[in-house]
Amino acid sequence: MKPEFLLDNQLCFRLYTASRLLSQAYHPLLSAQGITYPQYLVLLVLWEKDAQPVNNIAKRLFLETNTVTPLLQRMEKEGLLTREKGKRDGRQMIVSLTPQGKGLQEKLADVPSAVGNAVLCDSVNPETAPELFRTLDDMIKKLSFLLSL
Amino acid sequence: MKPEFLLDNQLCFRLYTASRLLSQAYHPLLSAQGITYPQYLVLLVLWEKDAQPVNNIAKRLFLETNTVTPLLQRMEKEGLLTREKGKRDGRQMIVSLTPQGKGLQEKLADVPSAVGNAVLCDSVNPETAPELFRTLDDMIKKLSFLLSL
DNA sequence: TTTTAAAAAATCGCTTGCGATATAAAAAAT
DNA sequence: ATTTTTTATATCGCAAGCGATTTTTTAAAA
Repeated sequence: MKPEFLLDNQLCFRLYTASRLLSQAYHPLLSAQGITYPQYLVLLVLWEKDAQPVNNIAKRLFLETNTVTPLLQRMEKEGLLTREKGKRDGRQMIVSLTPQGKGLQEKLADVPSAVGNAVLCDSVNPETAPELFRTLDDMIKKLSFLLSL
Repeated sequence: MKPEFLLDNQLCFRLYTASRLLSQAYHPLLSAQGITYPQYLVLLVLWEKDAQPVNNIAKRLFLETNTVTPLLQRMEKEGLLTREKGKRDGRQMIVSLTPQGKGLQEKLADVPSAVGNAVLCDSVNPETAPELFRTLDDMIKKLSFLLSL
């Protein structure tokens, strides 16, 4: 067996697993407010800057519009945001938070620290996080270039 | 805006993005052989040790049987593996590779190195990988305990 | 032995992720 | 001004992923 074929030598499998498990750690906190993790990401984007076109949101999350559009449609149906045709550019759909969507920020105030505590361990802590962030950012940058995103 | 709410301060978002983009880098190589990334993971598990019950495969991949069962059923339909009731324990389904499933190992021989090159950058290289592996493993261990998997 | 509890798979329903394609509007080219 | 190209969204189809539940079989308890 070639060592590169061993599951335990695979970077991608580790990222895939870490990502999934960390999302699962978010689950009880988010579902208590009726949202999912990807929906939480959309909220983070819109809390930073409201009233953005679909494309901006998609680019910020490194997702395609065919993923984001249905996601936004579901959130609209839940009353978290509105989508209206752009006035300057009729092709765009401008996504804006409703008061309810904005209000979730307070209700989710404890989520970051709660999840932060969930991953705290020898290798991941406030001391080592910057290094890990740089590594992942570097990788994401390389890949997004390679995939021409 | 609380800094923990900034997308750029989120570990989970980085992992989520890195994982997705790296999977996308696998895509052309795997789809050329008619398989997906999760199916590739199943093959890795079975190449290491053939004829395993569903539960073993699921545990090895940190997935639930409700994800793995349909995945295996699709792979069975593609002729990559067989599923047969366990003789010792009638509850188990023993999953075994077909010659075609085994044969894919040669056809996918270049995948690990190709993907490896795709992520090579200042922060991710043979020098720094062990450190990154330890960090992710530590995190996965902590999370799988926390989620009682 | 009979009942009860635990374990292994599978099924159901829903959201996400994404390749491929379609539609509509704006921008560029002729 | 008309045609062509590009851009922004949306739609479609299918494979995951996962919470919740169900079915089947084994193991444990009474």
